[in-house]
Amino acid sequence: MGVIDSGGAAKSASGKMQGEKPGIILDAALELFRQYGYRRTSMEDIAGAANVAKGTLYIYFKSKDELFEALARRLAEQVGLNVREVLARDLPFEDKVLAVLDAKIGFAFRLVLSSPHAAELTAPTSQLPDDVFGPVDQELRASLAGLFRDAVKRGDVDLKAAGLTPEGAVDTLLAAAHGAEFGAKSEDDFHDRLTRIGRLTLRGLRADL
Amino acid sequence: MGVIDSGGAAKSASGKMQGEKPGIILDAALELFRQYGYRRTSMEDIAGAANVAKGTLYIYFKSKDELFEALARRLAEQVGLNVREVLARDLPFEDKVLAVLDAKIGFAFRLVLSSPHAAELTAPTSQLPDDVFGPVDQELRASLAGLFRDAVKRGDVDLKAAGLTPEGAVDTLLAAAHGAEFGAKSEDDFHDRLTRIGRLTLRGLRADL
Amino acid sequence: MGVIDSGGAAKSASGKMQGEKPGIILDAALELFRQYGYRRTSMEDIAGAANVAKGTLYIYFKSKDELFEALARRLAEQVGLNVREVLARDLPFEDKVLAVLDAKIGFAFRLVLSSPHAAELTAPTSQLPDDVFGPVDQELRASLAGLFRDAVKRGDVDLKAAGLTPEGAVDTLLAAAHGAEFGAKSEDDFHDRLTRIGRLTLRGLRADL
Amino acid sequence: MGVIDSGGAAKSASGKMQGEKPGIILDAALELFRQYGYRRTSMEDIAGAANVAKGTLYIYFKSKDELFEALARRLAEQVGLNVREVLARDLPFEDKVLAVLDAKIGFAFRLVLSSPHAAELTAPTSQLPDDVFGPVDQELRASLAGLFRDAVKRGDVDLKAAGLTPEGAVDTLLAAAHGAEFGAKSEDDFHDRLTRIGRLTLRGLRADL
DNA sequence: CATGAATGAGACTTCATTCAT
DNA sequence: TATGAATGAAGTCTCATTCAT
Repeated sequence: MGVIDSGGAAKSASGKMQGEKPGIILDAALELFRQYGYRRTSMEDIAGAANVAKGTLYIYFKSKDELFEALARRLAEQVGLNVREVLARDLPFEDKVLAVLDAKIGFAFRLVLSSPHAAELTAPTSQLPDDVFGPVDQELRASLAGLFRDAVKRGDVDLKAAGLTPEGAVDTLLAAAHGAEFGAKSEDDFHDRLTRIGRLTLRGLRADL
Repeated sequence: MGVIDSGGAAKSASGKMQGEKPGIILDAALELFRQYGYRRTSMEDIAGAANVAKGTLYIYFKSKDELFEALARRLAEQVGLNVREVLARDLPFEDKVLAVLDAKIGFAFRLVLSSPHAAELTAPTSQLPDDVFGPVDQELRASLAGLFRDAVKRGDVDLKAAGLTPEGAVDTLLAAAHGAEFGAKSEDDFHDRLTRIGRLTLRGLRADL
Repeated sequence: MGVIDSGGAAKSASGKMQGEKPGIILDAALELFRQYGYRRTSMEDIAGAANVAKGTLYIYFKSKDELFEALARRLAEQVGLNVREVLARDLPFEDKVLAVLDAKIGFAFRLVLSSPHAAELTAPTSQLPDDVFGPVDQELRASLAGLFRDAVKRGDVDLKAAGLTPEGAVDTLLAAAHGAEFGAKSEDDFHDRLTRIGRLTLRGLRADL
Repeated sequence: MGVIDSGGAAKSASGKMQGEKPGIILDAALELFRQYGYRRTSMEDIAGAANVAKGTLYIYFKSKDELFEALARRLAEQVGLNVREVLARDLPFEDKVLAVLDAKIGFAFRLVLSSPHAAELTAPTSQLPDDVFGPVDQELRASLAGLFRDAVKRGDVDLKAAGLTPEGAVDTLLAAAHGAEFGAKSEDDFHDRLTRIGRLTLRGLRADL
């Protein structure tokens, strides 16, 4: 039912598994947050959807905000895995860059941003601590910068003409790519935008023009 | 105090002015929403900041959500004025496009998006009615498309090479430009990003490469 | 529009008449109280229906409760007039008694009790001062007792057999008659009940049985 | 403290008893409603009187109106029990009829109608759903009609002379009896009226006159 | 670990009443 | 007199969190 499952822990004969409760709770929470938004989803709702008592939520998560943070953390982990998997693939430069963008931004879009309550879910209370998405982001940026460096060496890309360092190019590309989320009506719509933005940006960096 | 004043109605000697209350209230609300977010700002807080009684808020706005909508509507109006003003200026193509982007996205950034609670402020309850920002957006897109058509005629821009229509180019450009908001730490940071994204995108559309 | 008009003060050429405002306000209030009940009718509503400003209500009535009391007082006056008019008619005993009951209880029913909010209108805040309906009631009771005395003299009625004084008979008759209000679905229904109750009660007092 | 206790569940040593809370709350509410009326009694007041927190009220009753309805429903149940108990007794016709009237109307009077705020308590917001008192009322009417039929068979009562069916007689009797509530100053006063009205009405139906 | 009844601060909203114009 | 903007006490209801079992 959810966009993504909780990780597929094997179940014992009794159907229960020590330690799977938090995952079940987070699955239920994500589902409800996507449907009703953060504010309109009560702890009671989450408990109900996860088939546990309200008090149980507080055994695993100190507060509603912390539950949300755990959700974000899990998402960040999944994004990290995705990105690493794509980077390991053998793909042409442009395809790989686009695939990486999709692995990060597209994944997040499908899980969270496609919800009508995306805005609220980006961070219900002020900002999420940087250590949630920061590490994944740094890793991603470093990898993309490496791809750009290789492309420059190969002569496919000319950053000098655009007056950018590899890191600057990555930063600009990522920022632009994030713009794909705005006003995307569906996943396909989002994907089209992301591709167009990525292509157009990369085109501005091409050496062969 | 606010990022922008409420319209600058001249005050009479008594310090009162017919019809200025809603503006004062919205100013106070914007200030607080930016500081504490929508949820954490109570109607009581707004009333206090606007130096009126709680009940007074309900004379001008039916509910908290409607107050927020009025705020958004006022912002949209201001954006519309800004954009029109920029379009009327005599500027080179690229400068004008960048100026238009700044007039829209930059203005919104300064007023709302630079807040740590930007996400929540985009739309506290699900989505704002399309009629708030829709008209301004349409107008903006049509104007930009016109600029692109002129540039194509002059031979400055080659959309065919990028496989885009003027509207498609505008859509992609705007989407990419919106990405500047992500992770911008300051207004200058934001402006840099916006410029870099705009330049790089336009570079991908140049005919002279 | 109302069940009863405010007294039919002649209007001057300008359509206004000094001193008619209170009547207009009470008319509007009665109409609204009947429709929405006392609590659900705000002073604002009354002012609007009477085409005056809210503040104007407080010129004529100190408070909402006092406005209600004035309404009750006016109704009591009208009931008094009605009853006196019926008493002055030349009618057979039973017909006259029934007519008197209708003049009092029926009149009130049409004005107030037929409303779905009758319960609330009987006295929105605790009890109305006795001096509102008390005098009318005393007058009515005295008159009815007189009618009974005459009937006893004529030999039409035998109170001794029922063990009642004229006043006791009147009291019982009036109490029973008030029961007609309970669960009456329409004015006709109410009138039928009132008649049946009156007839049956009087039948129990007849000398000729 | 209350006019009637909540059902008298035995308390365990700890003073707690599963499921007794709603009863305690209703007891407290009835007490306050009788003293101050529905409007003037706040949920906070009820909570205080029941020694629970405000939120607890909402665990058992969705809203203030629903709490009131539950109160009415409980009263209706008690009336039903009372009436059935009286009907089961072996009593002469007139005594039984009077006892039934007292079991219904008298009981309600003692619980609610004797309050100075009785009017408001009959139904704070428009009308209570018919299914609250309707069933009890139907049962009562059917039983009384049966009593009348038996009395007619025995020759004690002559409905034909009064032009009434058993149901019509019951309807008229009940309506008249309800009139006893009006202006009753005390329970004794009320009881006297009820008896006089009942006697007089039944007298009008006697066959032996 | 698990439960869910209980809590109570806090939010939004209404509206009778006042008062400067 | 008349107005209606402004007030603020009071009310209903929600819900994150706690804790005895």
